[in-house]
Amino acid sequence: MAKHKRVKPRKSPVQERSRMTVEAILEAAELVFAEKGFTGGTTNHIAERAGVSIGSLYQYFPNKDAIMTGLMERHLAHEQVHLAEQMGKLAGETEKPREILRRLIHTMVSEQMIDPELHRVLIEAVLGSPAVMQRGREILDQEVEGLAGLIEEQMAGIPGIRVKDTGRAARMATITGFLLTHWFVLSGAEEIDTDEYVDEVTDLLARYLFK
Amino acid sequence: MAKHKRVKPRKSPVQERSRMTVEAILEAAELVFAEKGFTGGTTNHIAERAGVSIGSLYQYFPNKDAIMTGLMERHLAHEQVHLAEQMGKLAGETEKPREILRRLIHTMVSEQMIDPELHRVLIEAVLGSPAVMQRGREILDQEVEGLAGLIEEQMAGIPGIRVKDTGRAARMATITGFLLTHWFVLSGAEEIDTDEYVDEVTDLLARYLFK
Amino acid sequence: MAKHKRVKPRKSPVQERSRMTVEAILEAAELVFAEKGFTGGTTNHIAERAGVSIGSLYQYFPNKDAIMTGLMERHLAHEQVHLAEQMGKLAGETEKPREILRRLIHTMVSEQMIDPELHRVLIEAVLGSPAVMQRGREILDQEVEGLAGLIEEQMAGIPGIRVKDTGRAARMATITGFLLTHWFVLSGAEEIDTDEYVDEVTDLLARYLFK
Amino acid sequence: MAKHKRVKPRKSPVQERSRMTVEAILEAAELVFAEKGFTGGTTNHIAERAGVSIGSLYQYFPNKDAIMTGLMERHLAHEQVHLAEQMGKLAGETEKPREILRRLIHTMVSEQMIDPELHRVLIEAVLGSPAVMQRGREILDQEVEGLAGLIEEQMAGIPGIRVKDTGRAARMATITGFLLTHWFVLSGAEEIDTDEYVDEVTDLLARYLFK
DNA sequence: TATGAATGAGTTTTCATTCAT
DNA sequence: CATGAATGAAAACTCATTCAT
Repeated sequence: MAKHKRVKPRKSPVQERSRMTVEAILEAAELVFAEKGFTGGTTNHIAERAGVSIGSLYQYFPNKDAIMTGLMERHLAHEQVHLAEQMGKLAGETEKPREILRRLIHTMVSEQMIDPELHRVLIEAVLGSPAVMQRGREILDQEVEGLAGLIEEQMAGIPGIRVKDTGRAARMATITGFLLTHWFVLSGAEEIDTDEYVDEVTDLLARYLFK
Repeated sequence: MAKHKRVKPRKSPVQERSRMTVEAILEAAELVFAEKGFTGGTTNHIAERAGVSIGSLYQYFPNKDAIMTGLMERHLAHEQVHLAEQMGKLAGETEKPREILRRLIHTMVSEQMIDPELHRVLIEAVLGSPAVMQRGREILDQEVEGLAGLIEEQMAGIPGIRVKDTGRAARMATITGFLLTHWFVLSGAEEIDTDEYVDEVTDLLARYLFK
Repeated sequence: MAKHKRVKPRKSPVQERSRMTVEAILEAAELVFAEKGFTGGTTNHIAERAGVSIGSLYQYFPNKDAIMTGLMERHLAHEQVHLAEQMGKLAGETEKPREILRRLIHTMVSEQMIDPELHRVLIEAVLGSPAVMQRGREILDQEVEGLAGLIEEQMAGIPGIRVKDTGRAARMATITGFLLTHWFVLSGAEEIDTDEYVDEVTDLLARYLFK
Repeated sequence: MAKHKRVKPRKSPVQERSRMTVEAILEAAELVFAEKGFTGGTTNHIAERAGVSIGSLYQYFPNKDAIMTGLMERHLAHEQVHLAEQMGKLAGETEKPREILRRLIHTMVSEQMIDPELHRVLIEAVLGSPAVMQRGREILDQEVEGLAGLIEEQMAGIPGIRVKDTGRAARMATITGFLLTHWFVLSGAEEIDTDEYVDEVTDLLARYLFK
């Protein structure tokens, strides 16, 4: 009782443990969904894989959809950190817009290729459940907005650019890049060469965006 | 040789009566899937909607996946008829390639908008079942090949065209158009104006393909 | 119209065809049941294998059980022919009873080994369906009676035989031989040598029957 | 490595509550199978009879076959206790081997007559399902080994015994006793007198085993 | 808060059998 | 008689979710 009151409230052990449980569940969900698909992956399986009782799982997630959206949320957080980094790097950049665009696309592809299954499953879930679709749209919109911002900035530097509505074009390009990347990755990347693919997409988008 | 489900029809109808049954099942499946999604739609529900016993359904389709692929097959058949018509019309055409491209995109969008739900469900099924994905890829490849052929023909007429590999570019463009159209339609078309959208995509693809 | 009436009524083509159909069905049933078991074998499968429509199958057999009993009936008929032959041979025989017993057992085993699966399935069916069991018992009783008769005859020739009720002992021995043979054959005969087995059973029964 | 069904219990009960559930399911299965046969008895029916939800049943048994093997396992456990008792009693016994043999046979028959239907169904299941047959064989082998041991011991005490391979003979005798007992019990015991039957089997086996 | 036993509506799927043609 | 399309009761089995402990 003689001790000072704590000023910075440390996370109570209880809260800390909770966080770890949630993390474990999401980690397990990622594995299970990637392996069995969204429909095929069961909550019991996820709980087991997470080393957590099924009861605990439902303590943290009200239902299966919520696990999926949790996964998407987490994904978004990662992406946003990533985006911030990119923006930082791009700030002091003197490369040509086309080169920067290429780099962005390359990053997109690389990231997707880390876990193609996750993305497959993500889309499956979004299309299969209205609730997931709802949240998925919001999250995706944020991602697109961020990337489109980056692109628009690049467009700003181009003199005599021919596109009128740069905002719209940037979003259009982002979505196109996003869709083609998913397509490429889900097609089973083995067949085609990644660099070649990135070149082609860069070509497509650069011609559209810059002169 | 993965452990895919069989998706080939179990028995081909020989009598007239049974051809009608198969047709009724597919018709009902389209409705049910559109309404409840692929995962959400049940074979019993489909049978009921088709006014057919569940036993009859399984007489012709070994499982749900097979019904879905049946639907895709049928879709492909329609598309191919459509494509043939388009080719016929284009034969005696004097319009500029860009205009023709625009028309193709417009047609794509119009067709998709007839039944957007079907396409949502189609992708859901493809991503959710390896067996459906397998067959789906084959079918899609055929569609893409057909359309790409049309586009390549248009490219042929352009003097001093700058693209080296016209075949590849045509396929790339087709896929891009395809993906964007799906995206547009599934985004809930209400918000954006169709013509505006078609213009934008035309712009994107024309710059990529011609000059 | 000028021809003589036929005296010996030839089997009409219709009846002849029927007989062939029945035969084909039984043949197919034997294969299907042996492969899939009684429960596992389906009437549709049998019909298909017999090259006959399912409707025709039900023209000749009122239900699945009837097919099985048909099979048993046919089996009995074969056995009875066989038995008659054996009796004929034994008539002018001077071998010792023990040798004759041995030969009988050997024959039993050989016959069972022709199609062990059939017998497995036969017992499965008998135990699984009261109707089949009913008919099965009757048929088996006839077989046992026949064999037991043969054995009793052998006993008759033994002077100073120690068994009082030769009829009962003969039946007991027949059943024992019958059960052990089934056991042996179903155990997967590969492991044990047939001759050795026959010797052992002969030993067992001979000591019981003859002094 | 054939494509047998799994028959091992899915999950072993850890709490007391669940042990009771498993027990209830097995108890119910015994009744249901005895009444309707193995093929005829359904898992839903068993669950209902056990006062347990169908879900609970499948929590502990992956399929019907596993329930059957569970029953066999339990049966074996009982038998082994029984056998141990018998061995204890026999230890300080001065009766003649033949009398002891008679007692063993009598016990066998008595036990089988407690629930003849169970045994009918057991054989039906074994013959109908490869997976059950597999496990059934193992279990039966253990039972036979135990009983044969008892018999061999008795043979050891006989001076000038004429059988060379006592182990084999003991096993042969056990199987014979086992088969005949099943036959007797399943034949519908009403017709024949039990004691008379036991005498006859004793006769048969004693002559084979001892002198 | 954790556990894991229990739930049961709901799926897919089968198959003996009927019956219109 | 033959055909084969159609039936539908019923079986096995799953899995998201609840709740007593």
